[in-house]
Amino acid sequence: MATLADVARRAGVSTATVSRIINNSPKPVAEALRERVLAAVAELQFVPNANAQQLARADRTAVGVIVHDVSDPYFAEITRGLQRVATDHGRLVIICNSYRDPERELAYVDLLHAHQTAAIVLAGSGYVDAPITARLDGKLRLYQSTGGRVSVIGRHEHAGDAVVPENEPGGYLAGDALYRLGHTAVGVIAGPRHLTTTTDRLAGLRRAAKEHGHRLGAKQVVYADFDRNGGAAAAATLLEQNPGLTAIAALNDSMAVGALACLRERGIDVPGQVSLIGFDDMPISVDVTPPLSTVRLPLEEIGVRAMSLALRDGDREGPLVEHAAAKLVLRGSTAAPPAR
Amino acid sequence: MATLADVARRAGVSTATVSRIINNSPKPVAEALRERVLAAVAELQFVPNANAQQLARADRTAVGVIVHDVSDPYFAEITRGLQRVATDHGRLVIICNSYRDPERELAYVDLLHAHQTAAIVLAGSGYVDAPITARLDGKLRLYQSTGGRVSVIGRHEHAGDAVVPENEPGGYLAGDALYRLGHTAVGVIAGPRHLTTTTDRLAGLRRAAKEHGHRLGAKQVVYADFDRNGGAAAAATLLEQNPGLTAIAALNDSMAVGALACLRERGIDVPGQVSLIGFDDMPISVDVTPPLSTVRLPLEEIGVRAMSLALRDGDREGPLVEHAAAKLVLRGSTAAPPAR
DNA sequence: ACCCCCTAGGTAAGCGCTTTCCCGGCAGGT
DNA sequence: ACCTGCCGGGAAAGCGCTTACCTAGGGGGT
Repeated sequence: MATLADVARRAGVSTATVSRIINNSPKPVAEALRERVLAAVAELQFVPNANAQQLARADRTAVGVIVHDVSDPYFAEITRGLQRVATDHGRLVIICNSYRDPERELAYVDLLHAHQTAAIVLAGSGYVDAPITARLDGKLRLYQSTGGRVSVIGRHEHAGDAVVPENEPGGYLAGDALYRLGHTAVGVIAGPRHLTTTTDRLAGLRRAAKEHGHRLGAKQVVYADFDRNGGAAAAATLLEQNPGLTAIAALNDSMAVGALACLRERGIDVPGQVSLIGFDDMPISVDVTPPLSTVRLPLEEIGVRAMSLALRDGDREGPLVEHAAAKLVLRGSTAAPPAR
Repeated sequence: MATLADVARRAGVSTATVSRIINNSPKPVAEALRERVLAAVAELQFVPNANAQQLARADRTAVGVIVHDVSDPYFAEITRGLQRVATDHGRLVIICNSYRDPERELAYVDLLHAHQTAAIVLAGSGYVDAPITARLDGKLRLYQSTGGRVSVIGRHEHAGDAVVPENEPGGYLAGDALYRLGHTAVGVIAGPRHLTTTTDRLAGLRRAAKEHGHRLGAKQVVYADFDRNGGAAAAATLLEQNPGLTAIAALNDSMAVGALACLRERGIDVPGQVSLIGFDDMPISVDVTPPLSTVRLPLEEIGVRAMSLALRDGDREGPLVEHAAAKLVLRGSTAAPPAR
């Protein structure tokens, strides 16, 4: 592998000169030399070693992103926003999938720290477990103390900036919509128990229930894993446990789509017999039949904002917290409960 | 930031010893010392600088992945496979989105090269433009000559290993299915012209047409961009340009879903009046109404294999090329053309 | 009791680059 | 003609780590 020194030797100059030229540093260099060096660079196909550069410069260029799973549409959309901003700033993005495993997330924070990334964006990280949260927070603070920037998507309970999606209000919106339509027997397909996304959205739903004079019993809430098949299975359980069920709220659209499939399979008309509402407003939600009513979260925008926070040259005027509003989107999967 | 030297000083040992301990090198170290050092590491919250480590060790750990767009379900699924294998091997993955822009792709190859990644996996890179392909190939070869491994998903026209999805045969499968059902007026929603994925799939379709005594005229092929809305627009154009159309083949499922929406909007029954077939078998394809007939490609598996190739400690017994078979999946969106 | 060898730990030379400092030479001012 | 000041370029000291090589003891063998 050609090194800077090789180029210097070839061009008959010092390494300092070569370095200045390839980084076009402010220091002026005679045109003739510059050309000779550039020629040598081309001949030797010199590609500077980024590790050495970073070490010598002590600067940080890449930014790390930790998400649950890029292939999940929810995170895919957030990631798209993150990437766009990073690219605009000329930053390399390192994406890490934690697969919702707190330990892996912890390990990735260390890894990104070790690799001297300029910033870490934590997407969808919100664990109910307090010790985990504390450990995560500790690592993030350490990272910050070495000059790294931290930006979190989700609850603001960590060091660093945050953009928080309004999960609780969103849950309320979904519940309120259902109760307003006249439903009284509603079931909930929740996400994984250990995620605050789940608990927050559920809390909103409970608040709506309470406000309308109802409550969500244990049998009315089934926990799943935020993906389609889990949603289908949960819908089946819900139907079984609650004979008079007229509405289902799924805590994300993937599960809602699964539920829809389950309902269709059993010949249950949506929304004629059972209403269904999702959460997130994934691109697919509009393409299923009936199109899914849901609570929209501006996912890509959330990504954009989170990365912007991570990249701001914040002279520490304290962490910034932004909110991303949830919005009710009524489509064809919700209606009044059947008369009887 | 605490450095190795700080830890050494704190523990009253040399940096060599600390290094040996934190890397638990084979060289034996007295238990007392080890503990003292580990204590110092903990107190100082020492996180080794990965750049310095890589520089000193001259080893390569991370692997780079260049895809068109992780948030596109097609690549999301491939990426999932890639990630899984990389993680199993304890490798950090750097994901780069080229957004189908060859120049960006070129730039990323340089970047990953500079960062001393152990391997580069190029997913979905296949450009029709020869100069581009040549430049890409040049860069990849250079990278390889410095010890990097290259694995490509797509046509095998580059240096390195490859897993090639059977795009042409897949296109044939789709076309053959339609013609066998008795369709004669079929329209095609193609992808971007500059991608070989498009040209290959289209070639398969043309071969099927020819074999059945038909041919695809210029008006029967509309180019779009591989995403939903492009598919919808293309379907509209197709309908307009071909009054007697009874079948549409979309070169991927996203566009097929868009086409489906367009058809529904115009009150055209699928498959009663127009049959529709997609490509890829995305997870959503089963959830639209009617469920989409398509040509399945084992995307996640392709990712798994590509990463396995990239990570094999290939003692250069020449590049390996694997094929991934396309398989016809008939669901509800295809039927015989309406009698008249 | 002596020698040898093995072992635990240290010394220091890099890895490939950046950047500070320094130096030689040239032009311009007096 | 001499001095000053400036400018292009080089020497070399790191950046934070790894590792080949070396050294000082201590234990065992005779």
